[in-house]
Amino acid sequence: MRWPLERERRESLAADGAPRLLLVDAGVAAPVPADCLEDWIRVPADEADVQARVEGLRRRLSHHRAELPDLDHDGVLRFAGGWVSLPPVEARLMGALIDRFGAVVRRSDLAEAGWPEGAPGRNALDVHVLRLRRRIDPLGLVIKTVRSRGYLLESDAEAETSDPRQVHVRQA
Amino acid sequence: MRWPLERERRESLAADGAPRLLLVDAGVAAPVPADCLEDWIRVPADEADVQARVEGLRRRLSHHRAELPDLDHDGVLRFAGGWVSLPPVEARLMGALIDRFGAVVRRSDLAEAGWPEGAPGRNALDVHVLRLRRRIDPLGLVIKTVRSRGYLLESDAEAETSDPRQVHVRQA
DNA sequence: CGTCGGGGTTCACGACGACGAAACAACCGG
DNA sequence: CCGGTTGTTTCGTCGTCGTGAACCCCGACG
Repeated sequence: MRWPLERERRESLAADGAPRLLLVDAGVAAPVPADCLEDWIRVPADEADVQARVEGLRRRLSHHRAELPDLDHDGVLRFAGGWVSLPPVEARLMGALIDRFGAVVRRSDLAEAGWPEGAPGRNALDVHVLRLRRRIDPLGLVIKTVRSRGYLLESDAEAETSDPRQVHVRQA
Repeated sequence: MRWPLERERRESLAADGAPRLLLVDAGVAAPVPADCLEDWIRVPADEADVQARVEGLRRRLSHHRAELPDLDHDGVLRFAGGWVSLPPVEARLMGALIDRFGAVVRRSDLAEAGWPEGAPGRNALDVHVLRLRRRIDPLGLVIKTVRSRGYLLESDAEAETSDPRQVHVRQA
Protein backbone atom coordinates (compact mmCIF):
# COMPACT_ATOMS: atom_id res chain seq x y z
CA MET A 1 0.00 0.00 0.00
CA ARG A 2 0.98 3.59 -0.38
CA TRP A 3 2.42 5.71 2.39
CA PRO A 4 1.42 8.15 3.70
CA LEU A 5 -1.56 8.04 1.33
CA GLU A 6 -3.31 5.05 2.84
CA ARG A 7 -2.72 5.81 6.46
CA GLU A 8 -6.04 4.62 7.84
CA ARG A 9 -5.97 1.46 5.78
CA ARG A 10 -2.73 0.64 7.49
CA GLU A 11 -4.36 0.94 10.87
CA SER A 12 -7.35 -1.17 10.00
CA LEU A 13 -5.14 -3.91 8.61
CA ALA A 14 -2.92 -3.72 11.66
CA ALA A 15 -5.94 -4.24 13.86
CA ASP A 16 -6.71 -7.43 11.96
CA GLY A 17 -3.17 -8.68 12.16
CA ALA A 18 -2.80 -8.67 8.40
CA PRO A 19 0.66 -8.25 6.85
CA ARG A 20 1.43 -4.87 5.31
CA LEU A 21 4.13 -3.48 3.03
CA LEU A 22 4.30 0.31 2.95
CA LEU A 23 5.59 1.94 -0.22
CA VAL A 24 7.14 5.08 1.19
CA ASP A 25 7.22 8.08 -1.09
CA ALA A 26 10.48 9.95 -1.54
CA GLY A 27 11.12 12.74 0.92
CA VAL A 28 8.84 11.31 3.58
CA ALA A 29 10.15 10.13 6.93
CA ALA A 30 10.12 6.37 7.20
CA PRO A 31 7.47 5.04 9.58
CA VAL A 32 8.50 2.68 12.33
CA PRO A 33 6.73 -0.64 11.91
CA ALA A 34 4.02 -1.29 14.45
CA ASP A 35 4.69 -5.01 14.66
CA CYS A 36 6.40 -7.99 13.07
CA LEU A 37 3.92 -8.14 10.20
CA GLU A 38 4.74 -4.75 8.81
CA ASP A 39 7.59 -3.66 6.58
CA TRP A 40 8.33 -0.71 4.34
CA ILE A 41 10.45 0.16 1.35
CA ARG A 42 11.25 3.46 -0.29
CA VAL A 43 9.93 3.91 -3.81
CA PRO A 44 10.99 3.88 -6.53
CA ALA A 45 12.63 0.58 -5.80
CA ASP A 46 13.89 -2.45 -7.63
CA GLU A 47 11.17 -5.03 -8.24
CA ALA A 48 13.39 -7.76 -6.86
CA ASP A 49 13.79 -5.85 -3.61
CA VAL A 50 10.04 -5.49 -3.25
CA GLN A 51 9.62 -9.20 -3.83
CA ALA A 52 12.29 -9.93 -1.23
CA ARG A 53 10.41 -7.90 1.36
CA VAL A 54 7.10 -9.51 0.50
CA GLU A 55 8.69 -12.92 0.86
CA GLY A 56 10.15 -11.90 4.21
CA LEU A 57 6.72 -10.84 5.42
CA ARG A 58 5.18 -14.06 4.19
CA ARG A 59 7.74 -16.10 6.05
CA ARG A 60 7.20 -14.21 9.27
CA LEU A 61 3.46 -14.59 8.92
CA SER A 62 3.47 -18.36 8.72
CA HIS A 63 6.33 -18.94 11.12
CA HIS A 64 5.28 -16.43 13.67
CA ARG A 65 1.59 -16.43 14.32
CA ALA A 66 -1.27 -18.82 14.01
CA GLU A 67 -4.06 -17.18 12.07
CA LEU A 68 -6.70 -18.64 14.31
CA PRO A 69 -8.09 -16.81 17.30
CA ASP A 70 -6.92 -18.51 20.46
CA LEU A 71 -9.17 -19.09 23.45
CA ASP A 72 -7.41 -20.32 26.56
CA HIS A 73 -8.85 -22.18 29.52
CA ASP A 74 -9.39 -19.01 31.50
CA GLY A 75 -11.71 -17.34 29.04
CA VAL A 76 -9.05 -15.10 27.50
CA LEU A 77 -9.42 -14.67 23.77
CA ARG A 78 -6.27 -13.60 21.91
CA PHE A 79 -6.12 -12.44 18.33
CA ALA A 80 -3.95 -10.12 16.29
CA GLY A 81 -1.83 -9.05 19.23
CA GLY A 82 -4.69 -8.08 21.49
CA TRP A 83 -6.93 -9.86 23.92
CA VAL A 84 -10.24 -9.66 25.68
CA SER A 85 -11.69 -11.69 28.49
CA LEU A 86 -14.96 -13.51 27.93
CA PRO A 87 -17.53 -14.43 30.57
CA PRO A 88 -18.39 -18.14 30.85
CA VAL A 89 -21.36 -18.32 28.50
CA GLU A 90 -19.76 -16.24 25.81
CA ALA A 91 -16.52 -18.16 26.15
CA ARG A 92 -18.36 -21.40 25.38
CA LEU A 93 -20.12 -19.82 22.41
CA MET A 94 -16.83 -18.51 21.13
CA GLY A 95 -15.28 -21.94 21.51
CA ALA A 96 -17.91 -23.43 19.23
CA LEU A 97 -17.40 -20.64 16.69
CA ILE A 98 -13.62 -21.08 16.67
CA ASP A 99 -13.96 -24.82 16.17
CA ARG A 100 -15.67 -24.02 12.89
CA PHE A 101 -13.82 -20.79 12.16
CA GLY A 102 -15.00 -19.40 8.83
CA ALA A 103 -17.90 -21.82 8.57
CA VAL A 104 -21.53 -21.63 9.62
CA VAL A 105 -22.54 -22.82 13.07
CA ARG A 106 -26.24 -23.51 13.52
CA ARG A 107 -28.17 -21.78 16.25
CA SER A 108 -29.02 -25.11 17.81
CA ASP A 109 -25.36 -26.07 17.97
CA LEU A 110 -24.49 -22.75 19.53
CA ALA A 111 -27.22 -23.14 22.11
CA GLU A 112 -25.94 -26.61 22.88
CA ALA A 113 -22.41 -25.29 23.34
CA GLY A 114 -23.46 -22.37 25.49
CA TRP A 115 -25.88 -24.22 27.73
CA PRO A 116 -25.04 -27.94 27.89
CA GLU A 117 -27.66 -28.37 30.60
CA GLY A 118 -30.45 -26.93 28.50
CA ALA A 119 -30.96 -23.50 27.04
CA PRO A 120 -32.90 -20.71 28.70
CA GLY A 121 -35.24 -18.54 26.64
CA ARG A 122 -34.95 -18.41 22.89
CA ASN A 123 -33.80 -14.80 22.92
CA ALA A 124 -30.89 -15.44 25.26
CA LEU A 125 -28.73 -16.67 22.40
CA ASP A 126 -29.39 -13.55 20.31
CA VAL A 127 -28.45 -11.29 23.16
CA HIS A 128 -25.26 -13.17 23.89
CA VAL A 129 -24.25 -13.07 20.25
CA LEU A 130 -24.81 -9.34 20.31
CA ARG A 131 -22.65 -8.88 23.39
CA LEU A 132 -20.02 -11.18 21.95
CA ARG A 133 -19.97 -9.08 18.78
CA ARG A 134 -19.31 -5.92 20.70
CA ARG A 135 -16.62 -7.55 22.76
CA ILE A 136 -14.58 -9.00 19.94
CA ASP A 137 -14.91 -6.01 17.66
CA PRO A 138 -11.70 -4.31 18.85
CA LEU A 139 -9.79 -7.49 17.99
CA GLY A 140 -10.90 -7.33 14.37
CA LEU A 141 -13.17 -10.34 14.66
CA VAL A 142 -16.67 -10.38 13.22
CA ILE A 143 -19.65 -12.68 13.69
CA LYS A 144 -21.79 -12.74 10.58
CA THR A 145 -25.38 -13.81 10.40
CA VAL A 146 -26.49 -16.34 7.82
CA ARG A 147 -30.19 -15.94 7.92
CA SER A 148 -32.19 -18.89 9.22
CA ARG A 149 -29.04 -21.01 9.18
CA GLY A 150 -26.72 -19.77 11.86
CA TYR A 151 -23.67 -17.67 12.57
CA LEU A 152 -20.15 -17.52 11.18
CA LEU A 153 -16.93 -16.19 12.68
CA GLU A 154 -14.23 -14.52 10.63
CA SER A 155 -11.69 -11.74 10.73
CA ASP A 156 -13.04 -8.47 9.37
CA ALA A 157 -10.23 -8.30 6.81
CA GLU A 158 -11.83 -11.17 4.92
CA ALA A 159 -15.23 -9.79 5.74
CA GLU A 160 -14.81 -6.83 3.39
CA THR A 161 -14.42 -9.07 0.37
CA SER A 162 -17.68 -10.95 0.75
CA ASP A 163 -21.12 -9.65 -0.03
CA PRO A 164 -23.66 -10.61 2.63
CA ARG A 165 -26.43 -11.11 0.10
CA GLN A 166 -24.44 -13.53 -2.00
CA VAL A 167 -23.49 -15.53 1.02
CA HIS A 168 -27.16 -15.80 1.79
CA VAL A 169 -28.11 -17.14 -1.63
CA ARG A 170 -25.13 -19.35 -2.11
CA GLN A 171 -25.55 -21.34 1.05
CA ALA A 172 -27.99 -23.81 -0.58
CA MET B 1 26.88 -5.49 9.29
CA ARG B 2 27.93 -5.86 5.71
CA TRP B 3 26.36 -8.26 3.26
CA PRO B 4 27.48 -10.53 1.74
CA LEU B 5 30.83 -9.78 3.38
CA GLU B 6 30.00 -10.90 6.90
CA ARG B 7 27.99 -13.96 6.06
CA GLU B 8 29.15 -16.20 8.88
CA ARG B 9 28.83 -13.44 11.45
CA ARG B 10 25.19 -13.22 10.47
CA GLU B 11 24.73 -16.90 11.21
CA SER B 12 26.44 -16.78 14.58
CA LEU B 13 24.36 -13.80 15.66
CA ALA B 14 21.22 -15.51 14.44
CA ALA B 15 22.11 -18.52 16.55
CA ASP B 16 22.37 -16.26 19.59
CA GLY B 17 19.06 -14.65 18.81
CA ALA B 18 20.61 -11.22 18.40
CA PRO B 19 19.08 -8.59 16.14
CA ARG B 20 20.85 -7.94 12.82
CA LEU B 21 20.73 -5.25 10.16
CA LEU B 22 22.32 -6.23 6.88
CA LEU B 23 23.78 -3.49 4.70
CA VAL B 24 23.31 -4.98 1.26
CA ASP B 25 25.79 -3.91 -1.41
CA ALA B 26 24.49 -2.73 -4.74
CA GLY B 27 24.00 -5.39 -7.39
CA VAL B 28 23.57 -8.20 -4.88
CA ALA B 29 20.30 -10.08 -4.52
CA ALA B 30 18.49 -9.19 -1.32
CA PRO B 31 18.55 -11.98 1.27
CA VAL B 32 15.28 -13.13 2.77
CA PRO B 33 15.36 -12.54 6.51
CA ALA B 34 15.71 -15.67 8.59
CA ASP B 35 13.52 -14.44 11.43
CA CYS B 36 11.78 -11.45 12.97
CA LEU B 37 15.01 -10.03 14.38
CA GLU B 38 16.67 -9.50 11.04
CA ASP B 39 16.28 -6.71 8.55
CA TRP B 40 18.20 -5.37 5.58
CA ILE B 41 18.69 -2.20 3.63
CA ARG B 42 20.40 -1.49 0.36
CA VAL B 43 23.43 0.82 0.58
CA PRO B 44 24.11 3.56 -0.02
CA ALA B 45 21.09 4.68 1.93
CA ASP B 46 19.81 7.69 3.76
CA GLU B 47 20.93 7.80 7.37
CA ALA B 48 17.37 8.44 8.54
CA ASP B 49 16.21 5.27 6.79
CA VAL B 50 18.89 3.24 8.52
CA GLN B 51 17.82 4.66 11.86
CA ALA B 52 14.19 3.85 11.11
CA ARG B 53 15.08 0.23 10.46
CA VAL B 54 17.19 0.02 13.59
CA GLU B 55 14.30 1.42 15.58
CA GLY B 56 11.95 -1.08 14.01
CA LEU B 57 14.27 -3.92 15.01
CA ARG B 58 14.50 -2.58 18.52
CA ARG B 59 10.77 -2.49 18.84
CA ARG B 60 10.40 -6.04 17.56
CA LEU B 61 13.06 -7.14 20.00
CA SER B 62 11.20 -5.86 23.02
CA HIS B 63 8.02 -7.28 21.54
CA HIS B 64 9.47 -10.73 21.14
CA ARG B 65 11.47 -11.29 24.22
CA ALA B 66 9.37 -9.00 26.34
CA GLU B 67 11.71 -8.47 29.21
CA LEU B 68 10.13 -9.98 32.25
CA PRO B 69 9.91 -8.03 35.46
CA ASP B 70 12.60 -9.25 37.82
CA LEU B 71 11.99 -9.91 41.52
CA ASP B 72 15.01 -10.62 43.71
CA HIS B 73 15.11 -12.41 47.05
CA ASP B 74 14.91 -9.20 49.02
CA GLY B 75 11.62 -8.09 47.62
CA VAL B 76 13.03 -5.61 45.12
CA LEU B 77 11.10 -5.52 41.88
CA ARG B 78 12.90 -4.17 38.80
CA PHE B 79 11.33 -3.35 35.48
CA ALA B 80 12.02 -0.98 32.62
CA GLY B 81 14.88 0.73 34.39
CA GLY B 82 13.09 1.44 37.64
CA TRP B 83 12.52 -0.43 40.86
CA VAL B 84 10.30 -0.58 43.92
CA SER B 85 10.54 -2.61 47.10
CA LEU B 86 7.70 -4.94 47.99
CA PRO B 87 6.66 -6.12 51.44
CA PRO B 88 6.71 -9.93 51.99
CA VAL B 89 3.13 -10.77 51.14
CA GLU B 90 3.01 -8.63 48.06
CA ALA B 91 6.39 -9.95 46.94
CA ARG B 92 5.03 -13.51 47.00
CA LEU B 93 1.93 -12.46 45.10
CA MET B 94 4.08 -10.69 42.54
CA GLY B 95 6.24 -13.79 42.20
CA ALA B 96 3.23 -15.86 41.24
CA LEU B 97 2.10 -13.22 38.75
CA ILE B 98 5.54 -13.03 37.14
CA ASP B 99 5.69 -16.81 36.82
CA ARG B 100 2.69 -16.59 34.56
CA PHE B 101 3.35 -13.17 33.08
CA GLY B 102 0.71 -12.26 30.54
CA ALA B 103 -1.56 -15.12 31.54
CA VAL B 104 -4.37 -15.45 34.02
CA VAL B 105 -3.56 -16.47 37.60
CA ARG B 106 -6.52 -17.78 39.56
CA ARG B 107 -7.43 -16.15 42.82
CA SER B 108 -6.97 -19.46 44.60
CA ASP B 109 -3.45 -19.81 43.20
CA LEU B 110 -2.60 -16.29 44.25
CA ALA B 111 -3.89 -16.95 47.74
CA GLU B 112 -1.81 -20.11 47.86
CA ALA B 113 1.28 -18.19 46.81
CA GLY B 114 0.73 -15.34 49.22
CA TRP B 115 -0.16 -17.39 52.27
CA PRO B 116 1.32 -20.92 52.05
CA GLU B 117 0.21 -21.58 55.64
CA GLY B 118 -3.41 -20.89 54.88
CA ALA B 119 -5.21 -17.82 53.67
CA PRO B 120 -6.63 -15.16 55.95
CA GLY B 121 -9.99 -13.55 55.27
CA ARG B 122 -11.72 -13.39 51.95
CA ASN B 123 -10.91 -9.79 51.13
CA ALA B 124 -7.27 -9.82 52.13
CA LEU B 125 -6.33 -10.80 48.61
CA ASP B 126 -8.38 -7.98 47.07
CA VAL B 127 -6.76 -5.42 49.27
CA HIS B 128 -3.25 -6.66 48.59
CA VAL B 129 -3.87 -6.64 44.87
CA LEU B 130 -5.08 -3.08 45.21
CA ARG B 131 -1.96 -2.01 47.09
CA LEU B 132 0.24 -3.93 44.68
CA ARG B 133 -1.39 -2.09 41.82
CA ARG B 134 -0.57 1.27 43.28
CA ARG B 135 2.99 0.23 43.98
CA ILE B 136 3.87 -1.07 40.53
CA ASP B 137 2.07 1.62 38.61
CA PRO B 138 5.14 3.89 38.32
CA LEU B 139 7.07 0.97 36.78
CA GLY B 140 4.63 0.69 33.90
CA LEU B 141 3.22 -2.59 35.12
CA VAL B 142 -0.49 -3.27 35.25
CA ILE B 143 -2.55 -5.95 36.96
CA LYS B 144 -5.75 -6.58 35.06
CA THR B 145 -8.79 -8.25 36.48
CA VAL B 146 -10.35 -11.11 34.60
CA ARG B 147 -13.64 -11.29 36.32
CA SER B 148 -14.46 -14.47 38.24
CA ARG B 149 -11.27 -16.02 36.90
CA GLY B 150 -8.31 -14.21 38.36
CA TYR B 151 -5.70 -11.60 37.66
CA LEU B 152 -3.21 -10.99 34.87
CA LEU B 153 0.05 -9.05 34.88
CA GLU B 154 1.29 -7.16 31.85
CA SER B 155 3.17 -4.04 30.87
CA ASP B 156 1.01 -1.05 30.12
CA ALA B 157 2.52 -0.78 26.64
CA GLU B 158 0.69 -3.91 25.57
CA ALA B 159 -2.24 -2.95 27.69
CA GLU B 160 -3.32 -0.32 25.17
CA THR B 161 -4.10 -2.96 22.59
CA SER B 162 -6.11 -5.08 24.96
CA ASP B 163 -9.26 -5.07 26.95
CA PRO B 164 -10.61 -1.55 26.59
CA ARG B 165 -13.12 -2.31 29.29
CA GLN B 166 -10.76 -1.68 32.11
CA VAL B 167 -9.58 1.82 31.61
CA HIS B 168 -9.47 3.13 35.13
CA VAL B 169 -9.36 6.69 36.20
CA ARG B 170 -5.90 7.34 37.35
CA GLN B 171 -5.44 8.78 40.78
CA ALA B 172 -3.18 11.49 42.02
C1' DC C 1 -50.25 -3.82 -3.09
C1' DG C 2 -50.90 -3.77 1.63
C1' DT C 3 -50.13 -6.45 5.62
C1' DC C 4 -48.73 -10.26 8.23
C1' DG C 5 -45.33 -12.84 10.42
C1' DG C 6 -40.76 -15.16 10.99
C1' DG C 7 -36.06 -14.23 11.87
C1' DG C 8 -32.71 -10.99 13.91
C1' DT C 9 -31.08 -6.94 16.28
C1' DT C 10 -30.99 -3.90 19.94
C1' DC C 11 -32.29 -1.73 24.19
C1' DA C 12 -33.85 -1.42 29.08
C1' DC C 13 -34.38 -3.59 33.29
C1' DG C 14 -33.70 -6.41 37.55
C1' DA C 15 -31.23 -9.73 40.35
C1' DC C 16 -27.12 -11.39 41.82
C1' DG C 17 -22.32 -11.83 42.61
C1' DA C 18 -17.53 -10.24 42.13
C1' DC C 19 -14.61 -6.69 42.77
C1' DG C 20 -12.72 -1.89 44.35
C1' DA C 21 -11.84 1.24 47.78
C1' DA C 22 -11.70 3.54 52.09
C1' DA C 23 -11.37 3.42 56.90
C1' DC C 24 -9.96 1.11 60.95
C1' DA C 25 -7.54 -1.82 64.40
C1' DA C 26 -3.55 -4.68 65.55
C1' DC C 27 1.23 -5.46 65.13
C1' DC C 28 6.27 -4.62 64.77
C1' DG C 29 10.81 -2.60 64.37
C1' DG C 30 13.56 1.54 65.01
C1' DC D 1 6.31 7.57 69.55
C1' DC D 2 6.19 6.89 64.52
C1' DG D 3 5.71 4.92 60.09
C1' DG D 4 5.04 0.77 57.40
C1' DT D 5 2.75 -3.78 57.01
C1' DT D 6 -1.16 -6.69 57.58
C1' DG D 7 -5.88 -8.16 58.12
C1' DT D 8 -10.86 -6.99 58.66
C1' DT D 9 -15.28 -4.69 57.98
C1' DT D 10 -18.28 -2.11 55.29
C1' DC D 11 -20.17 -0.01 51.45
C1' DG D 12 -20.35 1.30 46.62
C1' DT D 13 -19.75 0.02 41.90
C1' DC D 14 -19.80 -2.68 37.96
C1' DG D 15 -20.01 -7.00 35.17
C1' DT D 16 -22.90 -10.92 34.15
C1' DC D 17 -27.07 -13.01 32.44
C1' DG D 18 -31.67 -13.77 31.76
C1' DT D 19 -36.24 -11.59 30.31
C1' DG D 20 -39.49 -8.66 27.85
C1' DA D 21 -40.38 -5.61 24.35
C1' DA D 22 -39.68 -2.43 20.39
C1' DC D 23 -38.08 -2.35 15.90
C1' DC D 24 -36.36 -3.60 11.16
C1' DC D 25 -35.96 -6.28 7.05
C1' DC D 26 -37.86 -9.21 3.79
C1' DG D 27 -40.56 -12.73 1.77
C1' DA D 28 -45.32 -14.85 1.60
C1' DC D 29 -50.01 -14.41 0.96
C1' DG D 30 -54.59 -12.88 0.02
